[in-house]
Amino acid sequence: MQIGVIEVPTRKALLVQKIEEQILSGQLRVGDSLPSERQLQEETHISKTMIHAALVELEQKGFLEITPRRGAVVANYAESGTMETLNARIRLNGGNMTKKQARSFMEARIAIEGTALRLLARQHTDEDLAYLEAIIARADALLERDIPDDNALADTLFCYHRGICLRSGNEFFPLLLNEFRPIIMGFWLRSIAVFGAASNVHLAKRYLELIRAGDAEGAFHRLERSVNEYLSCLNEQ
Amino acid sequence: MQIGVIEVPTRKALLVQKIEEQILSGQLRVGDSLPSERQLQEETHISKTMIHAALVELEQKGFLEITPRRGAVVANYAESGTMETLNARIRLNGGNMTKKQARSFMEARIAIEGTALRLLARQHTDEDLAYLEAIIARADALLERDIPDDNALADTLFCYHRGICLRSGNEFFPLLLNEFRPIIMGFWLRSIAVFGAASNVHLAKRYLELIRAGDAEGAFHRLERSVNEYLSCLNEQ
DNA sequence: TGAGACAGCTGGTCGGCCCAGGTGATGTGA
DNA sequence: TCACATCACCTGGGCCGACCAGCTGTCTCA
Repeated sequence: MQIGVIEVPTRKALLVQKIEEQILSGQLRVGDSLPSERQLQEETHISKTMIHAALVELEQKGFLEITPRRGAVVANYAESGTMETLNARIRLNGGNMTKKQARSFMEARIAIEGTALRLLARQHTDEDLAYLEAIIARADALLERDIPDDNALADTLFCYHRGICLRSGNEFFPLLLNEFRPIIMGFWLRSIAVFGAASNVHLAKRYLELIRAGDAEGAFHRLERSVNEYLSCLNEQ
Repeated sequence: MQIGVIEVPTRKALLVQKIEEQILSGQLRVGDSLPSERQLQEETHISKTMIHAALVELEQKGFLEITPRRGAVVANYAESGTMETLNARIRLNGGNMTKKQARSFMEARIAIEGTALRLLARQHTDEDLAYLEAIIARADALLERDIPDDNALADTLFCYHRGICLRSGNEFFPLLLNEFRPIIMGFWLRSIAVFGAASNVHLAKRYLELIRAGDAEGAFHRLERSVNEYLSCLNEQ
């Protein structure tokens, strides 16, 4: 067994996590007021500087709404949240998405990556193809190893699909994928576990062929098909 | 002419902006080390606490990578960046997007909001419609005011379109819109300036009609059309 | 020559300062 | 009795200088 690196969390990170848990578990409800920074300081024995920094971080993540000189209330994070908020929710659930989240994720994937696939299939240079081929080569190298490294393969698949977005010419799509990163990594790990490593790499190659052939609709429908396969596989469990 | 609120920037914000500029202008390159917090303290005459807070903020934005007791280096923000990074880049450019960014933004809008429109048109409850109608009513109230408040209207339009994503049933879409928020707000302000306040509210009502009628493709194509109108209008300038 | 101590560096944290603005109790005048 | 002005108190926001713990390169001593 592997233990891996042990990192000491900072007090601030622990406080952020604690409050996140209280919010997500429902102990703190939307609209509830948090104790004042000075009260939290007394409770937790953490300095006001760090308390303040933690609350600001939670506000950026969309969990809190801080009004100067009024206090902090739990925000409606379903409405005001960002991807950070969602990542935190999934992380707290042990990294597992609910069925609805999984379906939402797949819809978003088709919307974003499907558009990128179409764009790239319609218009691409040899350089674009070489860029993607290089990543596929990395995946092939991983397949041939004696000891499988699912994490490395998932990372490579992530880079490949981000590469499609990157090369589609749209400046927003790759950034959106970065925002999703923890979720997408979890998805690929699961996909590798369910369909096998080779099958996933094979599918990646198929996308490249369709892009090279300029078959925008074919690439799009291939993505739709694989998404549906994954979702139906999820429903069986 | 309006002068508007004048806000005194904090030292921390100024420092963040300064470092962002240095990174985006290329004076600080990806991989470069930053001076230590103490060195920055001496240079800038700002306390170490604030220096530290500024660096943490830049790390959250994806510009820096901080390792405890080792220092901070400039991160590869083009690859690892998030929407935050993009927001910062646009803000630094005076809030103006490049043509390519504008086109990318519109593509992303069609991909995400277009999908949400389709979903909502196909499947919606009376409650969904009432939710959107309430926001439209807010917009109407703003239109009837003597003194136009473009910012408030842009905010209402943002809430309306986020509402479409929210009610589409997809958990990801509204979060993505929140991520874009500063960019979208800039877009609506410009759209109000170009097409007028009433025209924008009218268009919002049109979407609601199409949703109510269950005309998924009609709603989608209406969005495509308005996007193309905006882009061609941008090209004329 | 090599192992260990140590000094000097790093980011992380602390507690306290003052500020501006919001809130609610108190007191005052009509 | 009630409306209104006053004021003490509390809030978050920004900032400071000191201290802590841990890494690293150097320097010493066996």
